[in-house]
Amino acid sequence: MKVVRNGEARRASRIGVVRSRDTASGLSSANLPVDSILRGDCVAELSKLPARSVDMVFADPPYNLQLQGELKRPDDSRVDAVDDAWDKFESFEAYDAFTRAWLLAVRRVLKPTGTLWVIGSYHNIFRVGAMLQDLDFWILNDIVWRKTNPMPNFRGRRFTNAHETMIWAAREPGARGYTFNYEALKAANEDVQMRSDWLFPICSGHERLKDEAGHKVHPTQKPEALLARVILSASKPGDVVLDPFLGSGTTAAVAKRLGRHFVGIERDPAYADAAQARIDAVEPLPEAALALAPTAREAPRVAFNTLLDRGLVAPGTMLTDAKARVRAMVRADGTLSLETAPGLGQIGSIHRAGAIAQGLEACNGWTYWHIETREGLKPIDSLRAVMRSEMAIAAE
Amino acid sequence: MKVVRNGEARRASRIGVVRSRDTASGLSSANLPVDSILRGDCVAELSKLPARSVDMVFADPPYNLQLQGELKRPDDSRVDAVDDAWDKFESFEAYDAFTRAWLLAVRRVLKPTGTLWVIGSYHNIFRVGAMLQDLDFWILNDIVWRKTNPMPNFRGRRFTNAHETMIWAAREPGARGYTFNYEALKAANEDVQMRSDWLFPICSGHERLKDEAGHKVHPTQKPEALLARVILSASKPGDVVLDPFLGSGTTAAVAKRLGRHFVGIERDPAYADAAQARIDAVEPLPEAALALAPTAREAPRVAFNTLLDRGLVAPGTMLTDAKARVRAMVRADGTLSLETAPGLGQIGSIHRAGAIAQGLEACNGWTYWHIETREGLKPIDSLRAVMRSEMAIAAE
DNA sequence: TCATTGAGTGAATCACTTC
DNA sequence: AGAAGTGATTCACTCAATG
Repeated sequence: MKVVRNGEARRASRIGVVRSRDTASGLSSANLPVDSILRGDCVAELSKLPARSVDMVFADPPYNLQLQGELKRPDDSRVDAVDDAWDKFESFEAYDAFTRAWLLAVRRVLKPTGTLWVIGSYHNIFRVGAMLQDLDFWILNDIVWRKTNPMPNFRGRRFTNAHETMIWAAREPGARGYTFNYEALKAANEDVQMRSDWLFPICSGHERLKDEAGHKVHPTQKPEALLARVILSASKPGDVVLDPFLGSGTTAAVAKRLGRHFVGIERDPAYADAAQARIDAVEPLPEAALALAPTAREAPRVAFNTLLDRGLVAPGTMLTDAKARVRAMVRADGTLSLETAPGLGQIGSIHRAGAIAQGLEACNGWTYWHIETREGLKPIDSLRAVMRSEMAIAAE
Repeated sequence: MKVVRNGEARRASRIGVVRSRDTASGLSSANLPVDSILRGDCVAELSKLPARSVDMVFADPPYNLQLQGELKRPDDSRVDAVDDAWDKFESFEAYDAFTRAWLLAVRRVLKPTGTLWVIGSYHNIFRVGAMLQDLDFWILNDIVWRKTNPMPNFRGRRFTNAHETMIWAAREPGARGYTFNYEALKAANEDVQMRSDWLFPICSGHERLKDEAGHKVHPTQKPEALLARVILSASKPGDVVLDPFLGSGTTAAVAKRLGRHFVGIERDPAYADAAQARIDAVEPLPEAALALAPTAREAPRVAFNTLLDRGLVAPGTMLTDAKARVRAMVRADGTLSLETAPGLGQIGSIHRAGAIAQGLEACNGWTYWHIETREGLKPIDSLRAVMRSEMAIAAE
């Protein structure tokens, strides 16, 4: 494949300044060359980038396949396996050193809230996973990509190798605030939690990049649907997604389509050219198709006493549990006084009082306590909803 | 749990001399105490056994879960997690040293044609896999056990951890003559090759061993169906199957039922007693019955976002009700955004959105929402039918 | 006897903000 | 920085009790 255009010139016009949600906190992505492909070795290129500037990394490193000679199908045709120089390593030690180097470089550019995805097969994923742990990343999940159409095992000596493994990891143990769009994933999955096993076809047909001669441009091009789920799961619109082994550019193309910024690193000029052309052809989806639905977690906090301030609840009102057995009186300061045993006479927040009344450690008072209305007994959470809609109008 | 009988006395009467198919080749299993449980540390016990005498090893080592605090369900009940002393290690280094020791001990007793299975989760399997490679085992497959009924992620902070991983490895690179019952597996799998992803329920109900008080005897008892597929895949009747971490005895019980000899090693007397009682109750199947049971086909469950993943619906597409009055936009993550009142702007699954649009509690989005096609307005359920036929290949 | 309901549970690395 | 307070969060299946 030949280089058909001037990548440098094209790149310069495309580099933008990312509008990062973390700019205010000093984790600036301002010096990050977003929406461009960096041509060069991934460790060298990563070390030029600002620290703590990237929201999510997806990495598809060489698999170190260790094929022992060529493989033929039952009809004696040759299997076009991965035998490229970039997939060759002298030894496991060499592969480990390589893995360690790029993982450390990735950790430096990740924001503290950022997460890393790595995909691999049994040839390399165990080494990658162990190294992640050794380097003090924190594994959140391992995800299995089940292939609907894997290559069969031609010799009949093993099980059909029908899956690959991804590891999703936070920057360090105890990392807080990483992005996981739980509600969106659940809503998209028949309203049940998304599981750790995903089913997708391998990349083929029109999606598979081919050169003029009809040969595949890259031997291990990943399906866009797989990357779409990864990016939709663990990043927000406007985030920066980095791929240190860009290859044919799937990560960048999908990131662009989904309204994320991308940074791609690729050493091979032919791959980089193909990826750039592919990315240029991508049209981002309209914002309305991307915006995340507000979640209960992110809803503005409402203190119970603001309901009293607004006159939605009067001091002296009696609250009860759903079955109207347990009773508590609303005091002027927004605390409750239990009027029934257990806990008779005890005073505390709606949450503490609910916990005491049930003999539990914790309780969500908003859903436990009910109030008598014209339409019958309703959870005080319905008053909070009224409160929140009033706040929303006021904010406009 | 108390020791209820004299294990030593019972064992003596049960130890037999294995009729090994390799006796002629000098790989004698004659001094192997088969069909018995060896009580003690697995490395110590393994070192007493003759070298090159075992056909297959299945190992379920401690996972080193590193659980932090306690976890509660949304209903405030406590999750009974694995907190046993045997699962606690000082560090990754300590776990690696432990792994290295037992793997070396296993390699010594394996015949050159023998294979090893190890099961684990993301907490330990990467370390085990890397160590296998370091010790010059040769990985044949990694197998994913997909659980039909995993424990959910109660806090909604990760993907449901719905699988465990097994590694199947030969004793060394280039090992020849290992057992893989390819034809039987294929025949049992509707005449297509058995894949690397297997679907089984977790062990519960009557199969789960309970003590007198009704508590589970072992926290991590594996399902017999899983072991049956492993043993039927990679051993022959009359072979010796060894389990260095016997626990509740699943490996031995299944091996006995399937006409294999077993050697179990277990350090904990309570576990060993329970396993012995369980094994004693097993009746070997008649030889004619020692074939693989056909694998149950999974009814493919199709989530709406799989239609997007496969390109059958594009983000931004408008869906309507049957009369084209209510409209909703398909978003990139597979949720819908309502474009008409009531519910304008609200986002949810196809089911939630349909319910909101109609002012109902629930709704079957598959039949409510329609899409414009060349043949007119059709329910999105018709697309699901297309999807299901495509997936029939991939489903087990 | 059978259908329905409710409680229980499984290898789990399961918050975030404010004071 | 550490402690305290708020309040968000579950799927498939089994078994016992009830109707």
